[in-house]
Amino acid sequence: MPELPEVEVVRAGLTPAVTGATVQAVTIADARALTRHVAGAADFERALTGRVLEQPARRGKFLWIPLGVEAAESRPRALIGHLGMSGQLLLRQSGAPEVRHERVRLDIHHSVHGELAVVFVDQRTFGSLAVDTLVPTPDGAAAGWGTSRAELPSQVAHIARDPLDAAFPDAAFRAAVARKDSAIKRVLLDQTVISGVGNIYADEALWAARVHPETPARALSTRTVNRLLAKIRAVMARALAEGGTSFDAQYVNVNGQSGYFSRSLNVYGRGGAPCPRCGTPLVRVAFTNRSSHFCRRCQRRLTVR
DNA sequence: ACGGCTACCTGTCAGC
DNA sequence: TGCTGACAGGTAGCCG
Repeated sequence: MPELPEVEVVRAGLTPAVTGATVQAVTIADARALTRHVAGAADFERALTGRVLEQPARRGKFLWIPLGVEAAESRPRALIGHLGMSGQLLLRQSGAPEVRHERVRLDIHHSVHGELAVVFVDQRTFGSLAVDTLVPTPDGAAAGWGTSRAELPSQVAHIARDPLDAAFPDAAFRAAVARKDSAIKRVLLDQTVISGVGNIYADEALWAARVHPETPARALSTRTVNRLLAKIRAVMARALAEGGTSFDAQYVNVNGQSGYFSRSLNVYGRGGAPCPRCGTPLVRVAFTNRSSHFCRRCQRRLTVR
């Protein structure tokens, strides 16, 4: 469940169940789910077993759960997760049967909720978990949603703040856009410029802001960039309120339930259908091994002045 | 710096 | 029915 709203649904769902819980056991069904943990599966299991989990945090599409401090460790650590294209984190009762594509399971004990299982499921195995050290945020502000601490996993250090983050630097984003010759859609998908935006929300926000996805970023006026940023926030906030986007059982919350935002999509996946604003048939064009959906009439391509 | 391509995987669907 | 190719929400890296 890739993009920011879907990941946030997971973070929020995990929070009450894992905050303050202790990891009782780690079961690795498929070590490919640990590619981000360079020290290997056995080390991953050792690093987590017996540890206390703190409140889950998120920046963009990355999730992390800080581990309670242990005296012997010089640096605080966290369990980090990225869901890739098809990852799910499910909360189950302890002892729940193994599910299809289950990769990793954490059996946890929570003082209020008792014995639970956090199950990482991932069909395509592009997602992964790891234990990583926390490093200070360069700007000194809280690292993301769900945390007041100004530290984030080292593997997330290169990821920009996301547009729902209170500390997202609007001015720096405008400046970065003004510097780039790349197509604006490519810039929106660049997680080092703005994080959390993926193919769906990029297409939706560009349509809402009436910006052609192939417009060179620096051709956009400041006013247009501001409008685009506002639309990104609006579309993500609405998706979040509807529990995220899902087209099938693949993209679900921690209870395995799907969100409803796919019913609200204006352009994504709707090539050939009429533009909801002007009725012109929407187009779908190939773009970096994926697709862009937009309206040729409402979204005019600009050139650099 | 940029665009294009590849790799990493499994599954579904349309067309023949 | 079975094969083939296109396509799917992500990230990272290489090359020209």
